[in-house]
This record gives sequence, C-alpha cells and structure tokens, in this order.
Amino acid sequence: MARKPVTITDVARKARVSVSTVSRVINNSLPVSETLRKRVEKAMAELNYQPNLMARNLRRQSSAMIGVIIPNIRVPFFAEAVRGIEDYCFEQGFMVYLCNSDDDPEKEILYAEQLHRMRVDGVIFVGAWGWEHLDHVRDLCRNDIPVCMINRPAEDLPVDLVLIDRRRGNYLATSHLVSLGHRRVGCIANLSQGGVGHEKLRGYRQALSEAGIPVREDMIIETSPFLTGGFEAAKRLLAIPHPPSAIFCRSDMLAIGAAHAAVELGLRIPQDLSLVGFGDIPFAQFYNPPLTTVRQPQYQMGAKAAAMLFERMKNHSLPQRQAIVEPRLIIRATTAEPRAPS
Amino acid sequence: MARKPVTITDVARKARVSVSTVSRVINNSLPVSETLRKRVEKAMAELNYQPNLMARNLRRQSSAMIGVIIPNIRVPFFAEAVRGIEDYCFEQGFMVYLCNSDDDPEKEILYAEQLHRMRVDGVIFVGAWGWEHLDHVRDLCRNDIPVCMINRPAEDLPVDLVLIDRRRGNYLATSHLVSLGHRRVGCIANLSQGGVGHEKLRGYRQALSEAGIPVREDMIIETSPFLTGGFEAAKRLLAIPHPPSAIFCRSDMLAIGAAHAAVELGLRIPQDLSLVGFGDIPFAQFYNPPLTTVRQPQYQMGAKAAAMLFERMKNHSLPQRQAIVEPRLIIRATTAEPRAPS
DNA sequence: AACGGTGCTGCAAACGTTTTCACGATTATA
DNA sequence: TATAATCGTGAAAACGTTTGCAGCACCGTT
Repeated sequence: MARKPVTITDVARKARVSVSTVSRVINNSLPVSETLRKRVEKAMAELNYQPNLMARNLRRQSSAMIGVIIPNIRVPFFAEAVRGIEDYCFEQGFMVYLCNSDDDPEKEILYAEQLHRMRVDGVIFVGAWGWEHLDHVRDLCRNDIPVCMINRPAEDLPVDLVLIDRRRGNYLATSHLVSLGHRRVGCIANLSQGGVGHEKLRGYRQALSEAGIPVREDMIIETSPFLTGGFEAAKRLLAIPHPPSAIFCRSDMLAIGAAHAAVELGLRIPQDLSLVGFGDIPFAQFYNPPLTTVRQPQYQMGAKAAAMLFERMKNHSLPQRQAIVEPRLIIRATTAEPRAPS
Repeated sequence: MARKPVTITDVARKARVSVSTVSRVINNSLPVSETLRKRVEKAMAELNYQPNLMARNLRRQSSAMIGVIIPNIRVPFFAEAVRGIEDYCFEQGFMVYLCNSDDDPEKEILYAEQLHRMRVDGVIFVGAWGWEHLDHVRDLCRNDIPVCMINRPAEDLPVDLVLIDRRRGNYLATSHLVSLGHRRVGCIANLSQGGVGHEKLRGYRQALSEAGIPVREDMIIETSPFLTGGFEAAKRLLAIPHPPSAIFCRSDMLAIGAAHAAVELGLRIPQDLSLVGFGDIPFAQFYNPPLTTVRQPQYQMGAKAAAMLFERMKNHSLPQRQAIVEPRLIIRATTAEPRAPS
C-alpha cells in the first residue's frame, strides 16, 4: 500500500545514482553506462515508478496533449471525427482532451479557457456555432496556441480549416430527388448550422432552380439537431396541404427522425415519401430501409484536422489554410420516384 | 501577439504586489485588501492571464481530473454513460480525461498507466474486458488511486462497482418472447462480454427452461459487438434448418444489425422474425419498426459511478461497494406472436 | 609528459504555482 | 500603557521533473 507516490528521487536513491541519471535513462536523452542503466531500470520496476507528467510538462513547457471541443459526443458524426483525431494523435504519442460544449457557447468558452490553462499544444473545434462567438478562439491565437476547425468558419484568424463542400452536398442530394421526378421537395435543417438564409442553402435552391421549380420557403424548416427535431419538423412538413413528396434532411439523425414521423403517419418509405440524409453515419446503412444519404468522410476529416494542427504546431506562423473535402451521394433505399408524378 | 505565456509573476509585477497576493486573489484563499484586489484583478484582465494548471496541480498534488476508459466512444451506450459521468464531474468542477481502449487490453493498460502518470484523482472503467486483465487496475489501487467500474467484474479489489442485473434483463427479454409463443429462440451475444458459458447466459437459459424448452447451443452465437457482427450472426442463425422465429440480441447494435440481415433475406419484422435488443439506445425508439428492448439506464449508471468515485476520493479506505440497477423491458414493435406456432 | 578530446556523471537552476512562516501594523484586552 | 490577538502582506520553500554546466576519468595525440 503505497501511501506517498513514488518519485524520481526514490528511484535515484534506490539505484544509488543521481536523479539526472535516472531522468536520462527514462528519456534516453544522453548515454549512460550499462551498469547504471541496469540498476536504474531494476529500481524503477521494483518501485513501479511512473513519472509525474505534471512536473515533466511544467519543466518541458509542453503538454503533449491537444484539446478537442465538440458539441456532443452522442452525435455519431462527432464521435467518428473524434476517433479520426484521436487515432492520429495516438500515433504521434499525443493525448487528446475531449470537451462537450452541448452547443452552449458559454460552455465552449469555458472549455477553451480551461484548455488554455492546461497549456495544451493545440485545439481542434469541430462543428456547430459560427462566427458570432470567436473571441475565445482569438484569445487562443493571441496566446500562440495553434487551432484547427472542422466544418466551421473562422473569418481571418490564423487557424486551419477542414470543410466539407456543403453546398455541393446539398446540391447532390436535392438534384437526385428532382431527377427522380419530385417537384415538391422539402428541407429540414438544424438551427445550429448558422442560419438558413439564402446563401446558406444555396445547393438546395440551385438544384431546384435549375429544374425550374420555385423554392417554397414554407417547405424549409429549422429544428434542433436531434432525432426528435427531425421527427417534429417532418410532422409539420407533412401537415401542410399538398405536402412534399420528398424531403432533404441536412443530417442523418434528422432523416431518421423524419422517417419515424412518416411511418407514424402511415406513409411508406420510399413509396409515399422519399428521404435523403447527410453524413452517412454507421446507422444509415442499417436503417430500415437503408438510408440514401450524402457521405461525409468524417473519420478522415478528423485525421486531416489533426495532421494540419501538427504542422501548425511545428511552425506557428503559418497563414490560414483550408482543406475542402468532397461529399458523395450514396443512393440506398429511401428514395424513389414519386407515386403520382406532380 | 504574446510569444511567451504570461505568468503569475507578470501579473504581480504589473499590479506591484507579491505573487503570494496574486495567488490569494485567484483562489481567494486568504483575505486581501480591497485596493490590492482591484489592482490585481485589473492586471489579470489586461494581461488575459490564465493560471498554469500544470504548475498548480504539481504544487497542490492533485489534478482535479478523473480518467475514464471505455472500449469505444462510437458505441452509443458508452457515449451515453460518458455523458453521465461528465455532467456529474462538471458540476464538481472536475474535468474528465477520456480514453478509448478499442477493446484492446494492451491499449487499456497503456491508458491506465498514462492516467497514473497524469496523477488523475480517480479512474472509471466502463464495460468490456473481464477478470483476466486486472493487473493494471491492481496497480492503480496499490498507488491509492480510487477506481470505479461500470458493468464489469473486479474480484476482490477495493473498487466500486455499478452493475446492471444482466441476468434479469436477459430473463425479461427471453420470457417475453416465449410468452408470445416462440419455441425456437436464438441468441446473439458479443464476445467481449466475458464468455458465454453456462453461468453467463443464465437469464436466457432460465426463461427457456421454465417454459420447458430445451436450450439449443447451435442457436447461440457469439460475434463482434458492432452492427456488422449482428448482421453476420443473424445470417448464420437464419440459415440453419428450422431457424429461430425470434432472436434475443444482447445489445441494440446487434439487434439492428440482425434486423438488417432479416430484411435482406426477405423476412418481415415482426411477422416473420421477432427481435429484442438490450440497452435502449436513442436509436432504438426511432428504428423502423421501433425496437423492443431491455432498457439500461446508461446515463444514470455513469452519474452513479461518478458519485461513488467521488465518495471514494474523499475516503480512500472504503471497502468494495456495489450498486445494482434494474433493467426494464420496453415493448415496441419488433416482437409479435410467431406466424405458424411451432 | 603535457594537452585536447570524449564519455559519463552529479550538482543545481529552472519551470509556475501554492502555502508556510515571519513580520509589521493595527486593534482589542488587561 | 503595556501586552496580546488580528490582519494583511511578502519572502521563500516546496512540488517532481529536465537540462545546462562543470568535473572527472580515460583515451589518443603531439
């Protein structure tokens, strides 16, 4: 029962060498004779010594740790991206500190500060929240902490960006629906993606316009980014007279929520209602029927972000860089021609 | 552009006081006159000072941080439990350090060591892996680091346990199926739950026995804990002559994978095949058709574990304690009477 | 035989905090 | 009026590492 944690000094004493020597064999930073090395290793093993990282990092002025701020780990997209980041960092011998902001700017700011206090070597923000709240990011930059963002704008700050071409994704999804013959296609978007104004849903609007279909604003609904959000939005959408025969949902979670609503209303998918999601989360393929969706290479985006962050950690004075990844339409079984072509 | 991070000394100099005074206003540990306090606060704000946690923790000999080791954040059950832990810790002003072991004992050991090196104030293990690999846990105990485990045995170590009554859950699920009239009830379990030997699936076996149905070992399949695992297992199960008319899956992920296999085989759910899962993850309710399952209060289990850990942190010499939570059967739409009663 | 490497080693100074201790000034008590 | 308690403050010693510097022994040159 070790009451007091064992320190490097204990090891040194036990091995009858100086602490410097112990330190050197731990990090093998400088050569040390075979005899002493053996003695030290033996002592470390016997004492079950684990170096104190707080002390080491304090001295080294670096934490070998990066912070990741996400809205919510429960959302599969974020979980996936996090794994991409993590796996990359793990290979580099870095650890990642994960923070759930719950889509709450207050919490995000709090965590950003906390990461600063921990003196992490870099921070990755993923998704949600937009340009309104950048002060805390600016603070990080001012303190020379490298930052990278996934799917999130950052004005002119010297931070790296990994983005999916959302407009193209929206376009792909919508034009798939109109090419099937749909004329009334609705859209469900979540609020936290920074507004739904004209320039935001451009891909959707463009696909409709190209087909000569006027955009109906009452068929565009904003909602919360969860299953229930999609559920409620779809209920509303399907309640209007001459409801849409197809709905494009800006995330798979929303699409699945919407599907649930449709089934509850006695509609069959895809015969009575076509649905396309966004993301291609693991569940999408296994949904019944399997979900047509726009694939977003989440894991890769995470890994890419980590890679860019590391580059910036090596050279702090890089200008802003962007990596834009291409979405891909995955046609499965929730889309079909409309029943009675309208 | 602050090249060198600002320290407490900088603040002290700027406010023309000693570092001790600054420290005291930060933590308000001791009274300090109004004038000085004002000066210090002003200086801190102007310099955008953030205390260095590595230094503080080193000095304080505590990190205000706990570690959580889970198999995989992508599995909704774990994500949910993590949130329970996190929210509790957040209230207590603690941070949590999250580690994905990927069900790899090597990685788990590595992370346990890392947490030890970081001198976290406690560790929570959740799920997976069993009694074979407890050495690293034992190490933590020996070094007086409090430990709590969720859904995982721990022999006689002085660690707290939060368990769901799995046997009862299995029993509930299976007897629901037999009470509907099913006589050929299969079972899909994941490997990592520590063997499937006789005592392990007791609830399932008991429910069958009570109904006078012999247990058929060829209708019990072990597989990987992912969607694909359930998919493949179900394919095998449904390929045997006189296949089961109902399958109990020991997790919702498995059940959804299995459902996918059934649909692919042209079977309708629940008419041709009844399915019950375990966990009641958020998706279960939104699956099509909504999944009958055994609810496991994941979030609460996480929160409970955190609470027990904190108690142990206050008093390190507690004996082992257990909290056992009750499962509940949630009947939805994937279970029905068998088509042709067999 | 004196000299410049070279290879290991230990001493001691950081790293940025918190906290014990002592000290002077003020106020309360005898 | 002396003495004791109280209050606010600063100096300095930790906390457990890493690392620059210096020393010492040994080696191979001149």
